[in-house]
Amino acid sequence: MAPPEGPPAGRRRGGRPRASHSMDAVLSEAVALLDEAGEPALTFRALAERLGGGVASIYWYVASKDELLDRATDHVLEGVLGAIDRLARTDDPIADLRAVALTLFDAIVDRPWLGAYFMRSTGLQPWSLKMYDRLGQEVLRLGVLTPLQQFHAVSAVIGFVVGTAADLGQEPPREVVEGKVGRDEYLERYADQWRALDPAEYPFVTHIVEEFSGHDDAVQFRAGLDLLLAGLRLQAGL
Amino acid sequence: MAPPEGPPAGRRRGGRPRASHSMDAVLSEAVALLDEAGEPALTFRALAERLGGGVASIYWYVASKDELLDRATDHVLEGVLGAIDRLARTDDPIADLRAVALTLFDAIVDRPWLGAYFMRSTGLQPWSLKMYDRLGQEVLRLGVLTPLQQFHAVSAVIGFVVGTAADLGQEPPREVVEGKVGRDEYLERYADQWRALDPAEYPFVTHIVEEFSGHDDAVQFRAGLDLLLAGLRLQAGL
DNA sequence: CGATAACATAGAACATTGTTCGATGTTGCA
DNA sequence: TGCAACATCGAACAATGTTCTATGTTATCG
Repeated sequence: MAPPEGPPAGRRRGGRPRASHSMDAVLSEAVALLDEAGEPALTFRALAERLGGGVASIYWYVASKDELLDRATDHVLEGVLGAIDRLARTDDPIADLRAVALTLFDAIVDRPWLGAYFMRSTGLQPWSLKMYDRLGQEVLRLGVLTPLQQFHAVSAVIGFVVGTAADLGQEPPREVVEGKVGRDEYLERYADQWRALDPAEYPFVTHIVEEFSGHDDAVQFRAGLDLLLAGLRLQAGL
Repeated sequence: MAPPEGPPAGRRRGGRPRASHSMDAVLSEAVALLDEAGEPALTFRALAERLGGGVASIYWYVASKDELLDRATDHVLEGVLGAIDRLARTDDPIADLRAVALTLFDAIVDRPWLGAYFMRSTGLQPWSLKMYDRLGQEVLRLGVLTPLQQFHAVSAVIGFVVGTAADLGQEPPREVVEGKVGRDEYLERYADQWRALDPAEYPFVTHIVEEFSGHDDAVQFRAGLDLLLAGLRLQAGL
């Protein structure tokens, strides 16, 4: 607790500011850290070093690490919404809804940490709310549904996207992140364990293990999303 | 770095064991702490105090906090699977699949922390794998699907359940946990903010705000699940 | 019965983290 | 010129996960 010696004579508190940040710089560097090595890599000290400033300075922009994560999440979500705005629109609302969901999914797969914090900020953070509304706009175009059905449909899509993306985009072991072990090889380790299971006890897992082995996350996501959208189409009477 | 003074004369290291744990006691108390105040409440020191022992002792049972969380998650999942085994079975596989999913959902809503860690252990932890297989068994009974379609269907259901449950089951503010503020009142605060938005900018959110206000999480979940299952039913040609 | 190894416990120290305190510099404006 | 809002930062703090090392307990075997 106590320092090894008494207070050094030349201690100087405060001092001339040496770095000039900005909200945007803080968030960008925070996102960069998250991208490089996930949530544990985002520490105030690492962030301060990147910004070339002191640790306490960051607290001028955010009140806590939670807020930093919320804002960083919202920061990238703004970019995702930009990409969504650039999507071509058709006359089929469900096809467009699908395209929006796919874009959001891709963003979370690219940034595994996003999935974990996206949910937390749903409905609170500005861009998160925008995203929610953007999905809803497509459902609105369907026309025939009641507001309650519309509310349920959008919540279902969001839940599915986030749940699946967070599941698939789990932070893989270091080896895979650093490219030492291929993703296929990594999946194959699981598959081998599954193959060794007793089919009487695990009838399903042993039955589909060959499909699991070497599967494509994006294909799996689209298949599930299409099931959900087929149900929605049915409900809309199309 | 160095201690402030030399090693105290009377220091005694080690000592007579005073507590007798067991893997099960460790996990049960860990779950109890998680239930009471979520993940931040689960610290090795708090857990040690509950067990009436020392902090380091816990490391004889688990190698890290991550493993502790994984094992705690799997521990409660075992109970959930017990409840699922006791469900009545019908001759409609999709109805049974629905019942299993609902039971899993309820468990995650009861324990908001479960959602966050359930995903992490999918396919790794024993009971998590059992759960996956259990859902798959119902899909197997559908018969007509290809193994790839079956694989996709189960992954979709899991993704939806986990995503929605984690979203809905977000750790609410302290006030709500402690019952000082009713859940309805809490929702109403959101609703009020939404009502104040510009309908031109947020056409959907402002359109469904009255449905959101005072909504029932379980109803919302079932509605989404039924959309997904309707799509599955369609694919199975039923 | 005594030695031995596996089982189990624990105090203390450590490194790292989020956070706070207080002092100081900088800038726009009246 | 002075003052208030803006911005920066070193140092200390409290809490946490983890490791090191020493010790006690128990079952087994000769």
